[in-house]
Amino acid sequence: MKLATWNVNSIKVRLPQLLEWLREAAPDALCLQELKTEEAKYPRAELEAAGYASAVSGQKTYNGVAILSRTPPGEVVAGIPGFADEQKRVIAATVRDLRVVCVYCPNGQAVGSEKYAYKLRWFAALRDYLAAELRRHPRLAVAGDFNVAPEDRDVHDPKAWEGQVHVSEPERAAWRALLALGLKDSFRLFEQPEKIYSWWDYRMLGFRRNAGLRIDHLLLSQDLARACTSSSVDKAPRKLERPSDHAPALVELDQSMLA
DNA sequence: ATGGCTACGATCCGTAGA
Repeated sequence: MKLATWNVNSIKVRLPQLLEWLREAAPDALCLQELKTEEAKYPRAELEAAGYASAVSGQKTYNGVAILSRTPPGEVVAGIPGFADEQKRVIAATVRDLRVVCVYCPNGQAVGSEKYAYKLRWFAALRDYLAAELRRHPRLAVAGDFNVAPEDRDVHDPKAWEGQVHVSEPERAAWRALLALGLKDSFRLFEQPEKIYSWWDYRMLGFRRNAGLRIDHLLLSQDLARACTSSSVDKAPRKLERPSDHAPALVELDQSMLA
């Protein structure tokens, strides 16, 4: 089983690339972030024609998340229960026998800003939510754009980024609090090449210079981590004309090890 | 050089992203 996540930065603009990537990569389920559209304008029919059902939580202009699945997603829950938030950043669904939580974590803008405080509050609420989800669902995957580069090796230029938003110690502590629940960063289950990132700035030839951050992640519960056979980033869509600034990340789970 | 791109929704610039 193949599970993936991709911040598409506008599903309207990226739909042709998304359809092409679904054809090529053929994931069983895909978490999307930054749809930047309301549900009424979500391209549900086109994705159904491509073989994918959708659970969607959208809004105009900003945010918006979806879970695509070859099988109809069940028990759909939008948002973090008990955490009032206008911003559509979270959707959860049951895909086959997996619980999948799709997240678009806040950017945080700048350390010390109001948005940064919101980011940390939001992560605390996410941690509590995932703790409860883990108790209900031993087979839990949390996939999305976390807007945190967990370690310096996830940063192209740690010196330049030191203390900045996405790498600051409180943000990394919020990330580690998720791991402390028993979730594993699937990417680090395996030996990986150096300088693998999932986001590159549109400016300054960021992609060409590989000046990136690894901020898109797939977290797996112990049960799923045991069945995980690979975790990677697919840079190919970032090379296309008019790309998203994020690349898809994906894991493969061995069905027989899940049984 | 603290900018530089891209998307959006409103125009013909401001907000936001990371």
